[in-house]
Amino acid sequence: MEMTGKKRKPTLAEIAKVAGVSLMTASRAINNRSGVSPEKREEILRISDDLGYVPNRAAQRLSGGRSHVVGVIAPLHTSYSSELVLGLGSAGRVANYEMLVYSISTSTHEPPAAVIDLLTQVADGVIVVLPNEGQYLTRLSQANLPVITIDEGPPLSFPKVVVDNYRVGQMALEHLASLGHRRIGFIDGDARLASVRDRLRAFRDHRTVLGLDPDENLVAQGDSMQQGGFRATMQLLSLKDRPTAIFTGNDVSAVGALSAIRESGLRVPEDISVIGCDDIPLARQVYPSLTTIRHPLTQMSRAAVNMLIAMVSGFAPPTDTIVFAPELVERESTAKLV
Amino acid sequence: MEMTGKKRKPTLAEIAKVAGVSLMTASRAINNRSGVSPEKREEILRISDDLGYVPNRAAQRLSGGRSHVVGVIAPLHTSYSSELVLGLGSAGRVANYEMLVYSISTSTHEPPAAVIDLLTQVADGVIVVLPNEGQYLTRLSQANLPVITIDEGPPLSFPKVVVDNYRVGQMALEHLASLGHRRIGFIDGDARLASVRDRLRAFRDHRTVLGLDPDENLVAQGDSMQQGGFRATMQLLSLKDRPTAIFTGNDVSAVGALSAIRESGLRVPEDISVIGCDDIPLARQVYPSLTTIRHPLTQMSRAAVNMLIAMVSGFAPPTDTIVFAPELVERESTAKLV
DNA sequence: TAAAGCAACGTTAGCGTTAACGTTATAGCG
DNA sequence: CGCTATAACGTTAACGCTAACGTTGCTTTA
Repeated sequence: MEMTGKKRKPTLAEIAKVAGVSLMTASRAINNRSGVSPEKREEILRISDDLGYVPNRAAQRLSGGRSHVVGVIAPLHTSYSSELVLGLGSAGRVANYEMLVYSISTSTHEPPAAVIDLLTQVADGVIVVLPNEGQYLTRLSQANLPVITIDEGPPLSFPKVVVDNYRVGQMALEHLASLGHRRIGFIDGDARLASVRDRLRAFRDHRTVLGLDPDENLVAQGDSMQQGGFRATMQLLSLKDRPTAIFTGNDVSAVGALSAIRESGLRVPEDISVIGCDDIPLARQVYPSLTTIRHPLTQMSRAAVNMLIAMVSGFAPPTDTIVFAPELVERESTAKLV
Repeated sequence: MEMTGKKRKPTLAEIAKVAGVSLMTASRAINNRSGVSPEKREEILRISDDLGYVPNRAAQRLSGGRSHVVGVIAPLHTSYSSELVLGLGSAGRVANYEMLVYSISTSTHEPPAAVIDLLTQVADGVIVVLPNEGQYLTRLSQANLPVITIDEGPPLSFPKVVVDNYRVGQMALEHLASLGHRRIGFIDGDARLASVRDRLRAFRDHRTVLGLDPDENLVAQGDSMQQGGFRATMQLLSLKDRPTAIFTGNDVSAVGALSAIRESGLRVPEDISVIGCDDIPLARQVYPSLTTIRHPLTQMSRAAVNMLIAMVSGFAPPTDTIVFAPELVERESTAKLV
């Protein structure tokens, strides 16, 4: 019912004229607002469909309406946030919202003011994925439109959707302990991220709770990337009394750990168990596939979108923070200590 | 000279009022058009700066002007295109254009019509990175705004920026041949991509030219991903007379090849040389680091942006296709045949 | 039965910007 | 000196849409 090779897109006025109604009646019908009789509404919708009508977002927004566009700011070079952005996209589409993404390239990069301005002009709201520090958050907060973040950011008090990262650490440790491991290594990530700090804190706390070896040499510094995981693992393996299991700050580091272990002539999970967290797609693809603590990314992005849309519609968010529980995914990289 | 905690952004009218000139004079001054005396222009610019004026893109576009936004459609889950998008971002920023990205998730996924419409409304032009088949390209071509692609797409005749992929295959093969290799394996990628087909063609052609072993068993099917590279390599290694070098369709496959070789108890490059292509960041990070055929991504994205901006400004593109030459990057994964 | 309520519409006035055209002053020329 | 070309402005009318308010006709209620 469209896709006739027409050049110019029809405007609302043309729809209205064809339907023999006023501009506003057409507007109301198309935006699903009250004040139109069911029959007229249906006819208007049919005509709009026939003519391939597409609302002009710029005009919508300009006249004070909603554009039905959500801006997303995310570091797209990590598959964790890529997954999240994908989820946001599909969640948004269900609610008749489209996502426009600005990609921040490195952990220190921040979007230029022009982008923020652009986003605040074209979008009804903004979702910031894995926010880092930066001027742009201030600018966003001044822009007078709803903003929420996924994962904790600098303390700027946007409503947020997060994972209970303390629980992530706890679950990983409990899993390994239940398999009989007593000497467990931890590979730390970028300490600027609250999530990373929480996991380390949980690791230390529950090491005590579970009666595991509290040796601080078992905590090695990674960088949340493959290379850092590799090096940190090498360091752990070089200990006189090396760990029988390793918990890494994220899956990417875990993959680095896998290759380090393999290169050291050891086997996973026979000689050493490895558990990651995040459950990015890569976790399933590597050999051996990774046991990991999954973040429910799909649900998180759905929650974020719904929360934002509610705010766009004028409702105050019910909670400032929505916390999601992580989930253990057992695969091949962990096994009982022999 | 801005960033005063103001809530509402000033409009052009306010600038004009403060400067004591008409709306149009302010518009002309700010858009760097003729018809304003140098002194007035300077004063208007100063005032606009003082007040933190930001043009309203929606209004600009609505009134038929340019929004200075470029839409990008790209599969962001591959680091190849991520890199490209990064490059587009910085190239655009230099020219005072900002990029807004729509991420396509899989090779079969295509952006919904609503996104295309949105992009065509907010953007002055669109760059499609690694275009796949799909309705959306048709819809884009009907939208009456400049579109260019990076890498070859379905034959829809958008102007494009490409790499000479035939030359890529040639260079890889010549490099390996110069190191003394005679039995060289090839790991094919997704045959729907023209680039992949070109490389295979070059492989076959130059195998003959260089007098190498033309055994067709040396061509194994991958999938442009790590797993496919792994499996294809395993297949090559299982040949009675296994290759002494492997050329993979991209770097990701090469990484899969590396682990396959390692797992087979062989060493790179002592036992087998591996050469990839693309030169994604990962290529430098793996061990051993990958010799590869680099695509000049930065230059390519710069060219794409410039080409698009020229088209936006009303110039026909000088050429339909800008071809970039690849470049050999020698690292650790290739060595002389002993 | 008259007043009031309400659903279903229509009209008007912008939103912030630029294209197109109109106006004014100044300079240049024979 | 009168005429015109030109630079430097100003005015007006859109662009496509929606909020706010009017209007109409019908139903409800005291």
